Order: sequence, then C-alpha cells, then structure tokens
Amino acid sequence: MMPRKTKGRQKIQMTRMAKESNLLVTFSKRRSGLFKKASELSILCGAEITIIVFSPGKKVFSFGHPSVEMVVDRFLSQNSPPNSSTSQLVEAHRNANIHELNRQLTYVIGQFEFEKNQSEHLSNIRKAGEDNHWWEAPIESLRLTELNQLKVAMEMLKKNIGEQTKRNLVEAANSVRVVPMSGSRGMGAGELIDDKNSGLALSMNSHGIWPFQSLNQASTSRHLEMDGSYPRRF
Amino acid sequence: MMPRKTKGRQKIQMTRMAKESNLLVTFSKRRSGLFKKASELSILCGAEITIIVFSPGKKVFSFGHPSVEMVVDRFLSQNSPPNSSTSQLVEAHRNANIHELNRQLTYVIGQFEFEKNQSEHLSNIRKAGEDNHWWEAPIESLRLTELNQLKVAMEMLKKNIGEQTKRNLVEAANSVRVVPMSGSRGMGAGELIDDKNSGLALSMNSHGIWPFQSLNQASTSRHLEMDGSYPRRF
DNA sequence: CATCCTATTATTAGTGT
DNA sequence: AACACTAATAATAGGAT
Repeated sequence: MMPRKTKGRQKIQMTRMAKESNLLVTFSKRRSGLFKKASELSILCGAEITIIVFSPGKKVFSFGHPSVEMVVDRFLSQNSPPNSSTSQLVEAHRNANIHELNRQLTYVIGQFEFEKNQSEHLSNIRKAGEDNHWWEAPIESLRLTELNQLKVAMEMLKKNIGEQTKRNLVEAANSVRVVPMSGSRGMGAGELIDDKNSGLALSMNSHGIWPFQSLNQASTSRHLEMDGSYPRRF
Repeated sequence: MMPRKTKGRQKIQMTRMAKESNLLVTFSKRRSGLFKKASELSILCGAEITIIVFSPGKKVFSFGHPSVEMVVDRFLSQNSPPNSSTSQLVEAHRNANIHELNRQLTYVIGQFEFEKNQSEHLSNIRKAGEDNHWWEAPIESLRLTELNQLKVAMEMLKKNIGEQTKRNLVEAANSVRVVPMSGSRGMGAGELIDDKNSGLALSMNSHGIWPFQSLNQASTSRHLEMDGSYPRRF
C-alpha cells in the first residue's frame, strides 16, 4: 500500500493559531479565499461590498466593489435620513433588533441545553462505571447544578432584555414623534455593476497599523420568542 | 440502488444569477458564509477586519472586528474623537440604561467561567488517569469546545445588547436634537451624532455561522468583540 | 513568502418542509 | 421565509518546492 503523500486537510481548532509561521501563511491563504468569496458574492448577486483587513503583520488589504470608498461613503452616509416615514423605520428597527436578539438568545440557550445534555451524559457514564473514578462524582454534580443555575440566569436575562428593549424603544418612539424630519438626501442610489468581470475593482495596498485579537460568532436553529413582537419585513 | 434524493450541489456560472428568487437566497447564504470566513480569519490570525455589504435590496449588512468603525477609521486615517456634550449625554444615558443588563450578563458569564474551569479540571483529571476510561475523553473534549462556544456566544450577546441599547438611545437623542440644529454645512439631519452607526442603523450580527448540526465554533481568546449593523431600506 | 499538491474538511445549490 | 437535507463542488491544512 502506498503511504499517503500528505495528510490532506486537517481539522483545526477555531482559536488563534499557535505557530506564527503557520499563522502567517494561513492568513495569506484565507485572505485570498475571503476576497474571492466577496468577489463571487458581488458578481452573483450584484451586491456592493467592501472588505478591509489589517493583517497581524500590520499591513492593510482591501477589496471593494465598485470600490472601497464608494461603499464606505455610502455606509457612513446612512446618517442622513431619506424621506419615508420615520415611524416606519423605527418600527422596522425594533422588529429587526428584537428578532436578532431572539436569534442570539435562542442560540445561547440552545448551546446551554446541549451542554446540559452532555453533562448528564457524562454523569450517566460515570454512574455506569462507578467502580472507577468515583472521586469525580462531586465535580460532575456540581457542574450539573451550576449549569442549571446558568440556565435560569440566562432565562431571566432574556426576559429582562425584552423589557429593556421595549422601554428603550418607547423612549425612542416618543422622541421621534416630535421631530420634523426634513432630510436632504444626498447620494443617488448606487447603480450596481452586475457585469461579470469588468466592474470589479480590487485594490490591495499597505500602510502600517496595529493588530488585535479574535472573535467568534454563532446563531440559532430553533425559535424562542422573547416577546410577542416579530418582524414583518424589512 | 436508491435513486438520488437530490442533485446535490451544482456548479454555477460566475455571472449574475438570473432568477431573482434564487439570487436572494444565495445572497443570504453566501453572506453568512463570507462573514463566517471573516470571523475565522480574525480568530485564527488575530486580524482586524471589516466587511460592509449592500444587498441587491439595498439593505446593508456589516461585520467588524473589533468594530466596523474602528477599522474604517484606520483605513481612512480618520481620527476625530467624538466628545460633544450631546454624545456625552447620550453616553451617560446609555450607561444608565444598560448598567443592569451588563451586571446580569457579567454574572452569567462569570457562571460560565466557573463551569469552564470545572470542565478543564475534569479533563485534567481524566488525562491523569487516562489508562482507564479512555473512551470518555471525546465527550469531555467536546464539552470543553462547547463551553467555549457558549462563552463566545454570551460575550457577543453582551456586546450586542449594549450596542442595540446605544442605538436606540442615540436614535432618541437624534430626534430630540434635530430642532436646535442650524447653520451647519447644510446637511440635514445627518450629522447629528458622531456615531457612524447612529440613528438608523440596526444592530445585528448574525452573520454567518449558523452552526446547525455542525457545532464547531470555539474561541479561547480573551478579548472578543463583534459588531454588526443592520439596515433599513432607503 | 507565493504556489503546487492532494487528502480532507467545509460550503453550498437544489430541494423538501 | 427560514430551516433541514444531501450530493456535489470548493476551500484549505499540511507538506514540498
């Protein structure tokens, strides 16, 4: 049998890479991949998109369609209210906000449930083989207890978030009502370039700046409503 | 032999999608994927990164680590620290409002840290006596991974709560302040607040990573921020 | 460093619910 | 419309150059 030439792609932990050498090459590869994905997104869907990345090596790379500046300007210009009904916007915001918070909370709580199951599983296993490792029992019991505490805390939090959000929005809505929104709209809508290759501006350059650290993200699969509200549309 | 249930993934041409319905769902899926990739890049390599996307429907989605504003400001070499009396008021107001939520989340996260430590302890114990019950190891590893996921999710949630509340309040403050505005550069309501994300931007960070059945997100980094903006229609 | 080489893992197009 | 499923394509970790 032929020995494998390579191990092929290996799964990696989603945490900052330990070896600086690997980190650098991974950054390079993944940045390329990311920009390619962005390019594809703009081509397939006619979306305007910009990406700015500061590498750990303190260099900046950017991607933009139609250009970084156009997209950024547009993003920053969002401060100027256009014209349509302000209350509608507020409403949409509220719904979207609550919706998103719901998603997050649902995910977190889902994660918790998973943890709890794992914990119970562990306990069962331990019980099955109780002739060994009996001394672990206290720890696991504690874990289970704490997990339940955690769950309760999160559910309280969820409830409170809903209330807090409502208060904030009532406040916002009241204020908004006073306002005579007279908005000059500046920017014309962005004409999207949906041509496959031509319109795509891709720029890479470098200055110096500093790095930072990580993050992560997640979402949901089930649905738990925080309160009655739900987005109709945005 | 079983007839194929689905055709599976099909190759597509890199050109704007013809069917608007497909385009929309593809945009959604790929935006998620893109944000996930960005998240991974920042985690793995400690890179600062921001993405701004305008959908075909003109909605804007953003991803940022540590935040869209920070990265964009650096890119544009812009640095004007917002310190108007108004923003200070807004700040104070926000702090007052989110203080309680932060307190709760801090508690919950503290609970989580405790859990995590317990889990690590357990793993260490297991490792020490690995000649027995080796088959339990995977379960514990998974637990640890999931605990980290949970931690990340909660921290993001915490940040998002703060930002959402902030936006709600900024919104309110904007409205109130519109009236006294006069004789600036002829800009309308736009420049009310220094916050780039002010008024009408929605808080959202869902991006990517909707880890349905494949739970594979984890992070051990100590500082973690995530930001997202969600839009409105124009 | 960037690029090539695969064995693997990850993402997703099309579909069903 | 958001979510689940699956077969297929796409991306990439670990090497080598």
